[in-house]
Amino acid sequence: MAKHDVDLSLLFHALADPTRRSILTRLARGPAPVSELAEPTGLRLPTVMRHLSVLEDAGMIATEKDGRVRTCAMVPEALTPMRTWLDEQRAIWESRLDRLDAYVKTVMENREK
Amino acid sequence: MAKHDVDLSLLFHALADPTRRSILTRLARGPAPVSELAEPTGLRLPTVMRHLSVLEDAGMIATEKDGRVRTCAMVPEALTPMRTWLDEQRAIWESRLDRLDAYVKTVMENREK
DNA sequence: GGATTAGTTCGCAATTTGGCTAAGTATTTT
DNA sequence: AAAATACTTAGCCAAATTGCGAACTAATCC
Repeated sequence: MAKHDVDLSLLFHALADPTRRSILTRLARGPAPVSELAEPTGLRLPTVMRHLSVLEDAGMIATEKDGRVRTCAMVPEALTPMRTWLDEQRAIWESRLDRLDAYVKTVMENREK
Repeated sequence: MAKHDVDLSLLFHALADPTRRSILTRLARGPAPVSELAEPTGLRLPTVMRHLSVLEDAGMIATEKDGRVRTCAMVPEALTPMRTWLDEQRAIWESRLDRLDAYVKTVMENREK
């Protein structure tokens, strides 16, 4: 598969997990340290760390360590490749309907003769 | 996690695989039998069958068997929950920027006094 | 300087994924 | 009726995923 598909796989995979989606939703409201992200999940820190690195590898969040606190922030542009892909599928689907429409119209016109 | 998140997980998971994405793209152009979907992937039939059942479980395709041929078709509405989720994230993000904007504006106005 | 806090790394265990071959079943075709 | 077609099922395998506890590092607090 093409190289640009690789990040689509990473992106979609990252969102395939409810914990990661809820972390992202939290981060959409603003940056937060790791512990604060971990708290509502009910999961242990190492587990949350792993989820965060999945999100970071996908380019959906950026993190920075200041002292002993790592602050995580959402990268909002990261969502656009998925949105674009979804739009493309819909476009293909719609152009298919258009062609069907055109075909039906042709048939109807011929019938009128 | 909430029940309605379950299908989001299934949907995003289904799209996390390049083979499944290319199958969906093919189906966006119109229905096709299993073998025709398998051919461009270079994968064996049982493997493709599995991909198809992942897509079907996620509600992204519908299949019907006629004689010995199973025809697969895309379910275009299936993409909307993902699109909606992505839109919601953006909305949260944007309302955050709005609040920051408003804050900055307030500060600036006070400075002018 | 000792204790606490906030991550981080390591490695284990259960499950799921994504591929395969081999061996079915059910329909056409010849 | 036999052969070919189009799946379908079963089971195997290696790698990845998602959780954990234990042990470690690096700040910051008392």
